[in-house]
Amino acid sequence: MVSAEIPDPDGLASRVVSLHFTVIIAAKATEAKQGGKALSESAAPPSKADARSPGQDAASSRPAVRSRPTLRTIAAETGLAVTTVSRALAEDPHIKAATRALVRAAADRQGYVPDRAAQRLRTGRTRVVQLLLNLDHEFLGVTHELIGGLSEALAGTGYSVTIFPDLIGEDRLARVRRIVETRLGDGVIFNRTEPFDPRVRYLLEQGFPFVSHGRTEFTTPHPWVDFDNEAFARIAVERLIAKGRKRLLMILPPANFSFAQHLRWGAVAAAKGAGIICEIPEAITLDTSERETIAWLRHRLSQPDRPDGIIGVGEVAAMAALAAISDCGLTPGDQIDVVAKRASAIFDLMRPRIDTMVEDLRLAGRTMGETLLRTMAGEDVSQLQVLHQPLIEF
Amino acid sequence: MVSAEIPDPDGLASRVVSLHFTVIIAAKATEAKQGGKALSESAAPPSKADARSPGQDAASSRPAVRSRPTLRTIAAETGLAVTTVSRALAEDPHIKAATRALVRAAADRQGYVPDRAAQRLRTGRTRVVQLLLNLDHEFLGVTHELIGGLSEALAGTGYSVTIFPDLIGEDRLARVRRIVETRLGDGVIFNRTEPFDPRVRYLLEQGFPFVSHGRTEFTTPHPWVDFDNEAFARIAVERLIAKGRKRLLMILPPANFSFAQHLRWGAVAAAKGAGIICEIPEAITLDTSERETIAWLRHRLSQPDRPDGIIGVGEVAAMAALAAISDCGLTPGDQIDVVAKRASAIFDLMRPRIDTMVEDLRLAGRTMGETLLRTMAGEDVSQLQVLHQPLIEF
DNA sequence: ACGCATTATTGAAACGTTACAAACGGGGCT
DNA sequence: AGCCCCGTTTGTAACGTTTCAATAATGCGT
Repeated sequence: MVSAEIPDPDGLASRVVSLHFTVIIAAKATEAKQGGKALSESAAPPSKADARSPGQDAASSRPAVRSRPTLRTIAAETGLAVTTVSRALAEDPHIKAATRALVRAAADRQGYVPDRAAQRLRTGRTRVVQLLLNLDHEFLGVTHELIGGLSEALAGTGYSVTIFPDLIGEDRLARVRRIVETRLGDGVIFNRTEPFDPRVRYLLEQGFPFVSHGRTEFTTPHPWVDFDNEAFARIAVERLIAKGRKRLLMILPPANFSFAQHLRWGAVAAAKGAGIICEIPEAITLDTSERETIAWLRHRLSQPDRPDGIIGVGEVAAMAALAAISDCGLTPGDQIDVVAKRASAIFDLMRPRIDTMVEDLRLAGRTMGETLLRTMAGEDVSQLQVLHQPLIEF
Repeated sequence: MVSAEIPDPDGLASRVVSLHFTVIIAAKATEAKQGGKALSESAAPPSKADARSPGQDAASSRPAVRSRPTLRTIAAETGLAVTTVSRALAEDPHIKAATRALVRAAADRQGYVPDRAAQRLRTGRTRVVQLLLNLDHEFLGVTHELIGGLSEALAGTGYSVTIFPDLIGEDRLARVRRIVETRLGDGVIFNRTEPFDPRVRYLLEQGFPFVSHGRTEFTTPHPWVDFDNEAFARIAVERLIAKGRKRLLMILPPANFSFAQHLRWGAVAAAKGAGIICEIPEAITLDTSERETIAWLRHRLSQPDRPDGIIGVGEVAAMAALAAISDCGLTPGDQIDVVAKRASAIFDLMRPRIDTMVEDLRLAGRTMGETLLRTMAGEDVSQLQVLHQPLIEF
């Protein structure tokens, strides 16, 4: 067991990391000594402009980062002032078009890329979007799809996505506050929103750009992207009723999340309208472990008044239901039916096939990214809220 | 359809983002005007030290970020020089212990957090780990688990994880080069490593810290974390043989990835040793769409010389196999068996249950993070390579 | 030619931090 | 007493950018 300590200037508790090795393979110990010679196909020759500090690669433990082109090197090459170069690259109309072109050419030739740290220090803007992610509970593809969509929306804008772990048991507001107070990003995106989510309230107060995945019940409008879980639940109930099912069952997310409410409303309303009931167990939620969920369902399905229709809110729930159904010797489509919400192609791989509705999380991620960009651009999006409808597949 | 444009000073192609709304709900338009009054439970009172720029919140479109405590404010409060404060907070032994304590106290009182941008500008270190992620192909939990493990390893170290999208069809080396050249991070982590991965070669040349998920065949050692796919394949073959299976089938990842080779070696060697064959189709890989894979498998399973044992390299492959088996009227455990590699709890939810081995991707992520930290700390980890063994569950 | 209003460019300062070299004070030694 | 040296502390400069105010260059009318 080896350990390494990393300095922690943030004032957070430092900790010692340790490696548990299963096997260590020692490869042939060829000395890996190479000069800092960059591959020649790289960017462009550093130009004859007088780059300072020609070489100091000997002592420095950090690799000799071949001094990057900067505004100054461009200024030197073009004979202009640094200020002019800066403004030219920003396409400032105060700068003559010809000059702008000249500067741009020089910048391209040198392979100039602005230094993020310097920009950030000067302007206070980070060009970072913080994505709060629950790293414990989300299952299957949601993280992947959310990030994928977000990245799509941000591609080419200069913004990058940073993952901000949102562990359970932690104060979720504190996480957001840290981002705002220490300016860790220009905007925040998070999910698992609550009806009176303190994060939303705080971010609104601070005027800090954000988009939540899920609505709140604040009267103050704020940007959000949500899936119409109420519609999903309603349609699912109707579908099961159409199949002649009368005793429905649905497992909800933990009650503190907004979408748990929506699901409940949708299902209860639809069931009541048809004069049947939709059972919603208290003891168990979507965050309950698979093992427990299956055990509970097995028990429930072996009772005389067992449900004959199950609404799977998400893939794991649906699969758990199918497993329990199978374990009880029942057959979906025969004595019981399952309608599920899906976010990936996983049910294409499941047998028997069941009715599903799609929640396109990649689209959600993309929309959140786009909405956040607009919010950060200063657009008034307090009225801008996007509700995605379930895509019905039966 | 609405559109917004974001300035793009990076010189990358700018693009217009567009929003496709499914439904727009207009919430009640309560004016969301609040003062920048921060919640009082926040960090700490800003101290009586002379913070410059008392207020300029009127005109600025950006929210009035209540001027943060800085080294200077601490210096003012303690009557020390900025330099001293800086070194004291860095626990520099040149600074008297009493002074250090004094400074630390003042820093805590003011709620000081060092400005990342300034540190970064000055030191050239970003405190960011770039995680290259293929956002198209990875399936199910791998992204999630990898990020989760990585975050665990980095928690409390001051490093944060930034997602660097690694889209298919793009020049993967170019992505890494961009990170290094524009210093987007202090280290890189990536997966889907190739036997002679140009990224590894480049990063070694540059002396840039990285850890790859997967080995290479370079003679120069470099840090990597890998799963022993060869062992997995061997054990899977042996398991199927033990069940009396004689005609095995395994679908490989695209041939250019290292782990495709390892899987092949392991399976072929084990099969040859037992005098049977392990079929590896050319036409189809793990990156083939589920639909196509199932179709192919259905076709294959309906031929007279059909395989009687399938090795599922990953959850999707195994589920596709199970689906095809079911579609062909076969029963796992009866005429055919499946052994799969799993990375999530998903097979606990599958019926019938099959034999699986676990590739702990969260552990992989964690180990990669820890290894990267050590690499960045300057430790010579050129010899440090971690091979995780499959956890056998049968 | 002159002044005046634009237009185009520039210098200096600043963002918050760290690195370097220099200064300070005091004690121990000769 | 004088000297040197060590343990502490400090001033200055720099990282690369943007912004403000000020300057230089042009055009125009009179």
